[in-house]
Amino acid sequence: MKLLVLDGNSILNRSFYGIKLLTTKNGQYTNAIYGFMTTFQKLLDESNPDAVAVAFDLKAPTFRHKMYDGYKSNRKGMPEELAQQLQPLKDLISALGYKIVTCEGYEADDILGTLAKKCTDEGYECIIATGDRDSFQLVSPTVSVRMATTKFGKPEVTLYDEAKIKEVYGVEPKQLIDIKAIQGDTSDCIPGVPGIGEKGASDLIKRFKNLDNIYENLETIDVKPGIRKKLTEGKESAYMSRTLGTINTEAPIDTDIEHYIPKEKDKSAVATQMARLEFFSLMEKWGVGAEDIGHIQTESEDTNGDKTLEYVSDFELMKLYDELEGKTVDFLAKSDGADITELKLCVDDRVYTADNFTADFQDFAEKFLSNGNIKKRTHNIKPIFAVADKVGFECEGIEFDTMLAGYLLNPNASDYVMERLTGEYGISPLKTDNATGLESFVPLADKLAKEIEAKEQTNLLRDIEIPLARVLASMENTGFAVDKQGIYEYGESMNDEIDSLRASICGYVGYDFNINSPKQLGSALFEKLALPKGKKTKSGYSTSAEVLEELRDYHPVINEILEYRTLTKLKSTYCDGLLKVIGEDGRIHSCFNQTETRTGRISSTEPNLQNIPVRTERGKEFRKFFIASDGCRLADADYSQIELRVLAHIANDKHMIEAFANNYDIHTLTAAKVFGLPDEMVTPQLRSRAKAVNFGIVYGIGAFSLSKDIGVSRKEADKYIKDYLRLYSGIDNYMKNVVGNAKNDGYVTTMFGRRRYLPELASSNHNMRAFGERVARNMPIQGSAADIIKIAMIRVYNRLKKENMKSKLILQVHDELIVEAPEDEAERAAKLLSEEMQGAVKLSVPLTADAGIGKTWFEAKA
DNA sequence: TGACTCACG
DNA sequence: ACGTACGTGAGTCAG
Repeated sequence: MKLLVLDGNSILNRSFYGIKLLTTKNGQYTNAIYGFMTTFQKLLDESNPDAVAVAFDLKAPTFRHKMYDGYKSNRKGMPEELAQQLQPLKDLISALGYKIVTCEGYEADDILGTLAKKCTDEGYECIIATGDRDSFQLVSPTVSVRMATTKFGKPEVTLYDEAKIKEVYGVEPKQLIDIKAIQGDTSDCIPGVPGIGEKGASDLIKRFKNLDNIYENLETIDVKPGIRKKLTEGKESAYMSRTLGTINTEAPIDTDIEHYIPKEKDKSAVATQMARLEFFSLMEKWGVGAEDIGHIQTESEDTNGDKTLEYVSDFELMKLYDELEGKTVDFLAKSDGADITELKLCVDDRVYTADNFTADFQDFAEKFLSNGNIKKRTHNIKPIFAVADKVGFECEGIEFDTMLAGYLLNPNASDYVMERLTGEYGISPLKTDNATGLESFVPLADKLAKEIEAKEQTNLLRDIEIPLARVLASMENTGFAVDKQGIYEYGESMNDEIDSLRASICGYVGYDFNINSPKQLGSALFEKLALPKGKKTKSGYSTSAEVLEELRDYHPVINEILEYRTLTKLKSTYCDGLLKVIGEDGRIHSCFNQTETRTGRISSTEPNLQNIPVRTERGKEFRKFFIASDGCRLADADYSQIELRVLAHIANDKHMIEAFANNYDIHTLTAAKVFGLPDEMVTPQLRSRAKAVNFGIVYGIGAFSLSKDIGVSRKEADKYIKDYLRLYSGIDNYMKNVVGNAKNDGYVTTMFGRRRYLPELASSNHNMRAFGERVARNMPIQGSAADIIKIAMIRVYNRLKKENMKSKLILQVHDELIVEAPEDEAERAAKLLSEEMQGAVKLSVPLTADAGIGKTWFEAKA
């Protein structure tokens, strides 16, 4: 018989501090539970016990309940983020069939000790798993301790048996009690002998075996007079400490080891609880799957899992097509990028599968997808729009997309693949021997549609995200033409310059080193050249541009390093990077991701075309290599101050609305008002400070950061902000309200109902909470602006199509749109572009977007 | 893989 | 007393 005893609190604690905070979409913290479970599993694998006990402390329940508040309920000495993980963990352990042991008036350690002793008495082996060293005193030939730690998020277990204890501490396990009796332990309130610490205590016990021996021979043993004196004065304290430090082995608990043999796990409960914690990767490891979730849903019994699907294998495609008219069809499709290669359909609870080998398949796929009278639901529509765009038909009637719906319901999730969504929403796949994925899809779509409806996001999904997917697909297909030769040559010219800079820098320093390595650069600057050190990072000195900027005057090498940095960065990211991704058609086809950002913006990858340089002269050059193809021009328009305009609108701020209505320069006006000057007295410097304040407000601002940004004292920055908020009192109000509401609701929304949940607001950590508050202030602004340009993109796309123009939308950069237009359409396209952008929504301030035309991106940017 | 740095809005 | 602006993606180094 072999018993594994876990010190629950200790392992939970270790996990909590060893793994970065994780939360579910509802804001339930899960990192400690996750860590505990992975550690637990490792322990089971390694020790293969016959019986298992999980011990927990039973502190007096000092919960300060505030039900429905969600943010309080705290236990003394335990951060809220950890406290709220305790009960779910216990539930999970029980559901897995393991016994939890607690004992009024005794600590977890005493439970470990009692069970270890019982095992010893019975001749059983006992393995203690804990994160504290206190239990080492229990180690014996049949009792071992496994120290559980969490490093880099991974559980690690170290075995401590008698030999290991001797090796590490040089004493027998029992003697550890006596060491501690002398040394004391502040965290456990054990005083020990004042004045003698770790080294002294260990040395005394190594030499004189135990406490009794020391005190019996106190006058004769060979120690320094000071130590003898301390020992004499601390005798009472030492013996008391020994009692305190000795683990009790007589706790009144169930010591019948047979009772700790694990019971059969309650699969349904385990699966449900893990799904609730969003531990999808753990489910498999603990032998449960989504299919076990069954009916223990929190909501009323709905259609989940109650449908029986009929699989139709003998059918004729074109006949099926006729039957689909007017129906709603759920489908999943596969494509090879050029064509649809497989379709799975579900209509009226009947499932049909067809692929490229089926007669008339392409014809069917095209007719099915292009018939708007067939309403369709699917998962991830963009690739289908892309195929339709390539092949040359319209894909119509798309009513619902579970991927986009999942994103709208919770933009914090890691991904929106079906497997994760079905897990998250507790969908049990229908029992079937003909699994196609469609069985999960149908109830998932039903469930998400309900949720979208309940959160009033139907319009956002149907009128913005789904149509946008079509636009993005077209943009990806079209791509952006580039001057490959130009990029290459520019890269070569940079190389020459980089080489001479490198030589010069290494000359200054005195030896060759890798300037790109922050570590090597740090030691060159701060050790070899002994320049004053600025900020530190976790792994050494910071060598950021900000720090180097400060050092400019100290050494001529600094300028060259900054120059070198800039050049190598530009070269590798934009020359080498872009050259790698130019297609055979001489164009760059970036990927636009619609479910990536937490604010609703789109992102661009492979390559990222949303961060092509523009702020510096050197960087800007790259925009000359982004060109219109032969016979074409680029039309480029960007919104002027869209975020501040959105803010003026949302906050309904009288002064800011008036400023935009009169088309004032908002930064100059802000400067004039905040600094109390007439407009004409506003210097460029004051305007730029006001601009920084305007930006800061949008980002959620702090006086410290503002002062750093514009180089004034913190006090002065603070005054700017105060004056600003006095001037724009509507904004002051908005900022207060939006945070208050977010704390109530747990989320913030944009003008169009996009949501972002903010579990950070419930954190007990000041910084986390402050972060949540800034996000609460920023997201509705950034997100609404994102909504607006998405609407504009759809309008531009549709209008170009309606007017039968050949021009194509090819890029979006958050507040900027680029259209590639045949020369004879260019003027029209530019006009259309700015019209559709300006008309995208009606705000209480005008929206303006000016368009420019040029042969390159550089030229076209107005 | 994470940390750092830096490109954009 | 604390640490410091929102949102991204990519290249590089080093463990």
